[in-house]
Amino acid sequence: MNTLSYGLLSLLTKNSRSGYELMQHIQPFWSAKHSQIYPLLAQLEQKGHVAFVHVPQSDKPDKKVYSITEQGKDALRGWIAEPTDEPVTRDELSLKVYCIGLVDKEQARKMLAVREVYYKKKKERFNLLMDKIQQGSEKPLDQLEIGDDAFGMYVLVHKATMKVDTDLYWCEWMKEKLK
Amino acid sequence: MNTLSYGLLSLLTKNSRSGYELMQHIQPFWSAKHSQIYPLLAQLEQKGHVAFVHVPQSDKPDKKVYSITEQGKDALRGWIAEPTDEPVTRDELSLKVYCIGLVDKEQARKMLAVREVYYKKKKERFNLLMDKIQQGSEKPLDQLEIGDDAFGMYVLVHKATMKVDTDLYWCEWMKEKLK
DNA sequence: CTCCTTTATGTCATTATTGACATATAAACA
DNA sequence: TGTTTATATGTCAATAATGACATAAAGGAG
Repeated sequence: MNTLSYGLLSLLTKNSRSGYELMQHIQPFWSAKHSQIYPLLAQLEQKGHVAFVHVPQSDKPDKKVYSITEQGKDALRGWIAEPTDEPVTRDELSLKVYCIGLVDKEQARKMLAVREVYYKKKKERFNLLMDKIQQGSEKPLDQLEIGDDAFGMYVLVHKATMKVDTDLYWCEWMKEKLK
Repeated sequence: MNTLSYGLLSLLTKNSRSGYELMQHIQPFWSAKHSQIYPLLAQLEQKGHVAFVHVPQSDKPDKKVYSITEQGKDALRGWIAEPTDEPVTRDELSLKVYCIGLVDKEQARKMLAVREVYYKKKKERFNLLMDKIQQGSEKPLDQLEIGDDAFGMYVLVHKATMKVDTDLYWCEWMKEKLK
């Protein structure tokens, strides 16, 4: 079973969700398209790690809502105990920046400006996410502990916010360099 | 032509390198194995974007040293002008942290400790890289400008250093949370 | 003298991921 | 009324990336 499969199981420990919802919620932490997720859910279902029910909706198309089974939780615990793969990052921008001397300052500034907009939008999304976590929690977020349901999500969004702040700081620094 | 191919061309704008060296030098910014790089280099050679010479070595096995051609540089400039793909990050740890409540504090701490060691080693490597860039530069690094040969590498390693510092800061923060 | 590691290049099967195609419901908009 | 957007699920071909296999030269450790 691949990493994304375990990632889907991870999400399902908190809420039962449809494939579409899983796709939306896993995006910030593991980019994947629906064309990858639907087949994996079918696999997980065949193995008995998840189960689903058809949920009719009046305002939207019907959906299949998946839940994790006890067997799925066992598989998850086994996976967490195993050694963790190193993170993989692939950023086309870094390859372009490496040979940025090939183009003029103006083009370089534009390239960086596009990325800055991307980071700002991302930061905005993480801020909204953090608000949503706070709304669903009785405790103030900085008092959450490992046993609390929202703990994992909180510390991850905190990490993501720290990262995007660093990225934005670098953008500012680069603007100075390209003045 | 895929992004990695352009990445290889990017590296070759600064130095002529063998496939093995390219693999080592592109790693910090785009993870790729030799089994992906060698076929791409053959492709690039067929298209006339790079050329190579056999270089015999006495202390090590002989190698093929690739250089970028004028045609390759033109291709690179075209690629830089195109819209840049958004960065892709896949970190198995984040998926595990999401459902960290499934395991006890001790196991969680161990998992994070392994990652912290990874970040520290990475930071050490970037420090060495920065030293090496300084050694090859006449100017102090903070005075480098877009026209300077080492500029791209310098700003990238600076970004990477900022990122790994943020990651290490998060690890410290997590240690407090898991006390 | 043998084993291990690093350097060095390559192929190939498998897996992971994307992008295109396909279909359908419902709301919003013009 | 027709168009677009978001929701929702799915398949399949093509591409990207990895892991295993293969070979070889040179140096160092034991």
